[in-house]
Amino acid sequence: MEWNIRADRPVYLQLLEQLEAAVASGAYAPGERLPGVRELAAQAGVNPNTMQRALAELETRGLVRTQRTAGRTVTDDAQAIASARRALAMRSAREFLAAAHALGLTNEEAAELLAAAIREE
Amino acid sequence: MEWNIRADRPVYLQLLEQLEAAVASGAYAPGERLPGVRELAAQAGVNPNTMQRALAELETRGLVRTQRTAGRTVTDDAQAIASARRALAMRSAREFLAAAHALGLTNEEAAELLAAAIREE
DNA sequence: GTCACTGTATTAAGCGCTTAAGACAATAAT
DNA sequence: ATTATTGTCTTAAGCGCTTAATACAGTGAC
Repeated sequence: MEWNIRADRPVYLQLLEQLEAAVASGAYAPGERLPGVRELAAQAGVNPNTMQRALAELETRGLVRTQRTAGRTVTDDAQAIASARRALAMRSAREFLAAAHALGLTNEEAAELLAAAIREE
Repeated sequence: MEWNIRADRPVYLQLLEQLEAAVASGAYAPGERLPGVRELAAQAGVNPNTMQRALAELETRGLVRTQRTAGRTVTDDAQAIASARRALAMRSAREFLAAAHALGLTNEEAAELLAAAIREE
């Protein structure tokens, strides 16, 4: 999986968000075993403690479960994953809308702006 | 102006962003005098030093200018403001699109999601 | 000329995040 | 049975952000 860490926010929060997205999108399939803490930390280029913190938080979201010595696996609950996916997507949409409003854009202008962003890809 | 500060990101960055949006949207009009550092800090509920830091950064964006002892005023350059508004709006759109993609959504699904968010307002 | 207000600078302290290095118990693999 | 791997925990250090409390020079109003 690809990691993208910036310096302007706590690293463990960014790791958490990206892990959430990876599970919610199915990049890590339901029931699939996750790489270990040390392996994930090496991938992301962060300290294992920081990744451990992100994974511990992820667990409170109910998206993964831990078997003490056998690693972590993505939950089997496809319903929970789908629900998380919807919630995360909706939050992003609302954040975009709020940013657009703060800039004085109307809903129509926000929609058109998104269309423009898609066109420019 | 309304301030919205959360605990999960550096305060001065949030202040900077909200000041940028206020100027870009015209909430503070071109040429208008801004409240003083202490006043703005009181409004936002932060330390004057933190607000000062945000304002100093804002200045590097070219949206305000400082007259040492006569306070700060929004730039007269309407072009620069319009340009900043476009750039900020576009960035938000791109961020939303990236988040949607990370969740496995297509462009069409992202657009529909935004429409749903607008409907739910 | 005095006074209040402006942006700016300084020092100190506290806190959270991150890294580093290492240790432990439980378990799977051999 | 031994070995390697698992998640977890601990201690220490460093760094940036934030607050607090002042202080200063320049300027406009009176």
